[in-house]
Amino acid sequence: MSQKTNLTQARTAGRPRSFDMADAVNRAVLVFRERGYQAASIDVISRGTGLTVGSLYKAFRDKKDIFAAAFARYLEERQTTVTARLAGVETGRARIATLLDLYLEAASGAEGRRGCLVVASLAEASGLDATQRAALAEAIGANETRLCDLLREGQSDGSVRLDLDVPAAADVLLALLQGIRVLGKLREPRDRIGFIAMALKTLD
Amino acid sequence: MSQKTNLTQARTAGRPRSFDMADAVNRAVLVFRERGYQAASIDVISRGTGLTVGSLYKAFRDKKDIFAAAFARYLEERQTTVTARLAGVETGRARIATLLDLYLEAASGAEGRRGCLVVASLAEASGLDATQRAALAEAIGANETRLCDLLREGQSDGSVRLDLDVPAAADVLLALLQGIRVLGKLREPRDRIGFIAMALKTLD
DNA sequence: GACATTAGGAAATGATCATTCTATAATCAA
DNA sequence: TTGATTATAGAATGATCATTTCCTAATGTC
Repeated sequence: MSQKTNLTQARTAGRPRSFDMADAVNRAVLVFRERGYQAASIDVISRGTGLTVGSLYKAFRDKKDIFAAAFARYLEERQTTVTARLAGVETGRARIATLLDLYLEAASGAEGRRGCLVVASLAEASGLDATQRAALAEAIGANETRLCDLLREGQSDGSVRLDLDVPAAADVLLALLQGIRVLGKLREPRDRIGFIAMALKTLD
Repeated sequence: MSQKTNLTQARTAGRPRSFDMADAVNRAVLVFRERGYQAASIDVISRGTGLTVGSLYKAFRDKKDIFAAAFARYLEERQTTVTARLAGVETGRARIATLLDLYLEAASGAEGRRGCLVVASLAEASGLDATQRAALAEAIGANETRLCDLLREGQSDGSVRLDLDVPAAADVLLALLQGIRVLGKLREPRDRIGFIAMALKTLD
């Protein structure tokens, strides 16, 4: 009986946190999205999250640990958004169109200028360590897999031609999605409708 | 006769440079391509170029000035490469295929991991100043213009359908090219032939 | 209410940052 | 040869970097 099992989540010992951990990570995501890993100094993260430097180092092992949490949170959030958006959409083709639209929207305005954490990490990949690169590679792999799935789904429902080279198409779409986000850092996506129509021609 | 006009280039007054300026800038390009602007410290640039910190500051006003020179050199080099590669190619469509191939090649292996200076700059656009962002915007605009030109050329020679939405197609291709380069930072482009074939379907 | 435990916050630490300074070296003009 | 001029090289400089330390505050337990 000397061991206490942790029923819910927070075993209380010592002074409780005065901030919400999830909120802090969400704010850190914004900082890293805008500046990437290396250019986001602890001081900037401290201001961005509202936590003092001391609190940051109580809550996380080091800067890499903050980044890892932010990265995971970003993927999770993105997954949720994508799932929600694709929910009501019927065909594989329409789902891919929706995905393109989602990216174009995310690449617009302030959100676009803030940027995508995956793209930011990719760009400074040489400066990241093996663990960070592995997480990044996994995220991109998952993205590619999803595209393949959607394409095959389209083949099943007849919205994508059956003899399409699925891996090649997924590769093109993947590059396109990342490209949309890079460009969004500097300029506004132009004609969304026209863009999507053009991109979807690869599926014919 | 107190004024001497400068026939070739180097007016000699004082100790001459012991290094070649063009070489130094070329080497700086490699450093910035790999690390971007902010993460390339003067110390790293010094090692990368082989110049001492003192010599760097004699040759350039400041770090921004080194970057500006490297950026201009990169564009110039790229322009040369593209022009050379497109030289013997007949149709507009074939030229776009060549351009795609060129980017896929540049995104491969060590060259791919080293990355594209335009993409690196785009990714950290928020950290750049107005001058740097303007240069970047101009480079991207030029890229887009070239794509439009190639597409219209294709329409003239019959290799691209006449009712194609040229700006939309150029936008898609632009995003695709940038996407190819971002992904090249981390992973090898897969099937080049298949990729190009797929991308060219947008022109039909 | 004292103790153990953890959080908060600010100041200290030592490394690295961009930039400048200082001393020396190499060239041209007189 | 002397002077003017510019380059080289490495040592300051002061800011900022990630991280640690130290002290105080807040909680649960006994």
